[in-house]
Amino acid sequence: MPAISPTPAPYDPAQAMDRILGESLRRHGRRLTGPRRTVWRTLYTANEHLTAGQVTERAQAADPGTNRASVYRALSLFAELGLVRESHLGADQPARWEIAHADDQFHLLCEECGQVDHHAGRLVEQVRTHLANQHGFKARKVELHVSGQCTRCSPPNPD
Amino acid sequence: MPAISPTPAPYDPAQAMDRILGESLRRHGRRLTGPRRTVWRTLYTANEHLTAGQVTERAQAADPGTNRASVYRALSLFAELGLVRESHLGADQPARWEIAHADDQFHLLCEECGQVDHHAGRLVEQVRTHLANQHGFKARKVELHVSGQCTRCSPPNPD
DNA sequence: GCCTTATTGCGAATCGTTCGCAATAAGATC
DNA sequence: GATCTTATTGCGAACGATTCGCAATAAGGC
Repeated sequence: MPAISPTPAPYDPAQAMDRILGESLRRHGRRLTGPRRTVWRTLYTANEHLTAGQVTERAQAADPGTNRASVYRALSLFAELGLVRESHLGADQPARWEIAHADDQFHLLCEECGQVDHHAGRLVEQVRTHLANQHGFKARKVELHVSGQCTRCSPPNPD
Repeated sequence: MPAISPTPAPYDPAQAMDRILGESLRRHGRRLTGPRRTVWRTLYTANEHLTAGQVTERAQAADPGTNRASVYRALSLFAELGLVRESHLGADQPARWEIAHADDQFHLLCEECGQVDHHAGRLVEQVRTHLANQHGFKARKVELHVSGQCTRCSPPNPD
């Protein structure tokens, strides 16, 4: 005797976010644990490139017990599962992490405001083709890192 | 009363190599020292990307006294003077150094044989233009890092 | 040859990241 | 829901690349 529709289940984005992680983990025989969920939520809601340190900080704000090593482990596991992407921008800068968006590897770092943008680009595809045709180089990973001034920071009119 | 042409001075590439360094240093009010010369020669004759560690090793082979810290200092000074270029390839890999060739930032890392090639490319120029025109992003430094299989390692005929 | 001060060599310090290992807890099984 | 297996955690120590502080040394202008 089950009650009639116990919960109408309105769409809950937080739950959806967790489900993505949970399913991916389960599919690979891994376990959904507290720290992993915390790291995942952190990155998911951050919606920008974060260093492992930043992820740790924020994760700890949400759940004080969160351990640095576990954050690193979670991040590299997620990367392995294709859930997140690691990228290395500047020379001295630590790695940055973001939710994998399946398209680009195309990073624009503004040297003024520090903002990191990315573009899904034909550009990357062009590079790939060019290399294959002109140089016989079979590109697996194409990383395009550009630093300079973003639109906001570069003066449109020399005033 | 100078002797008549004491040394006819045949072209000596080693000497030329040193002169490049010496002049650049002097021009910037810096001194030409033993360690600097050793590092410079190491990189100059290596003719490939070396990590700071490799430079140190080889420099020490040539001159056992060479100190790690001095190698690092020399390298970053040279980079500042535009004599060498630092580049960061893989995630976990340390920085690589090479003599600056004034053109490209275009690196092809073969995942099979580890070889690093670079191409002076219109490609980089294209990227720059594209960004400026399409995205209003004023690119200062464009780094294009590609990993995959080089011509030699990728089987042309599936055999 | 002397003097000024840039540069070295040394070891210790830093920073990001990883590791070893005992303690813990997911999730499969009854 | 109790039990069992073993993936995962948390901790601190280890790591590798790079930098730093500082007294000792040596370039290069005079």
